[in-house]
Amino acid sequence: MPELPEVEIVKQSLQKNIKHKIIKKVIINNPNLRFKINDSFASNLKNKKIDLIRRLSKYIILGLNNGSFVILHLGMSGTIHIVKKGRKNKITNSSFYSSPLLPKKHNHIIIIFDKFKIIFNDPRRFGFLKMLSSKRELKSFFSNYGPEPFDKKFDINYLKNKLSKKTKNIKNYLLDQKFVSGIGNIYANEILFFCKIKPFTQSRKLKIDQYKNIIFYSKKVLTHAIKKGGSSIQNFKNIDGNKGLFQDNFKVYQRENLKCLRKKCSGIIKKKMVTNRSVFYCNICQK
DNA sequence: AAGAGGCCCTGATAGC
DNA sequence: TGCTATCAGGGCCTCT
Repeated sequence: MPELPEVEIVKQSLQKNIKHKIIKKVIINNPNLRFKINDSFASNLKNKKIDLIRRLSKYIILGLNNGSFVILHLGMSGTIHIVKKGRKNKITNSSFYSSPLLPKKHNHIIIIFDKFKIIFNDPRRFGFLKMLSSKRELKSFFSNYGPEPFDKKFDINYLKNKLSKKTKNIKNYLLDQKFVSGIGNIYANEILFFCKIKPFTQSRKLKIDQYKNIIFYSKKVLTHAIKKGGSSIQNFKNIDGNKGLFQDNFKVYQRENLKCLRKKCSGIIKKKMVTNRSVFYCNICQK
């Protein structure tokens, strides 16, 4: 599910709902995520106030009032659900909370606040939560990550320095979080369509104009996706259970064998597997 | 040292 | 209906 736009949407909902709230209790239903959650995770969170919520790359960062941080990654299939206390006349003793949207399986972590709880659900378990005890640890965790597409640092010189001698194809670079952080498979494909660049192109063969396009369309595609509430493939939903709409704007992703949507282009969208990832591109206008 | 590939895990879907 | 195979939006580790 989650690339930068989807994580941004989740972050925005969290900001609305849990900022300045105090964690009453944490229940570890199933500690097996990408990294095993230990019991101290729950006790460390208890009674802490959430002072800060931000997003960096595909991570959500929660800043706590004792100076520590929780970082959260949704992996491939992670979702966060908010379950509000039902109206009084609906509450029964045994089901204090209820929500028809809540999945029954794979609810790994439950964080309980005064008037609601949030649930981290992740069938494929590629996601994780991790406690970092200081700003220094936080900084060190992200030290290997490249700039986001929106970052001023992501400019022509940066691309030139990183790419001009590399044989690796440009699509794999867009997926490489050390090069640019926040882009995943969907948006890498979409961005290269707008740039009219074939995904297999060796990075060293790109021209300055193509650098410019990569910078411009990376921002543009991601901004547009955020405005549309992210993309909902299979199961992405924001924490209130609503779907994003950007999938309706896909130009190449999941459009195998369909006509190219560029005006006056007679191309057909092709799909290939590269490094175990599907690549979608127009066989005519992407060169 | 860069780059390709395998792998962690479950679920949805397609094909027989 | 039920089996098996294939594919998923990520990222780390290992091997060449």
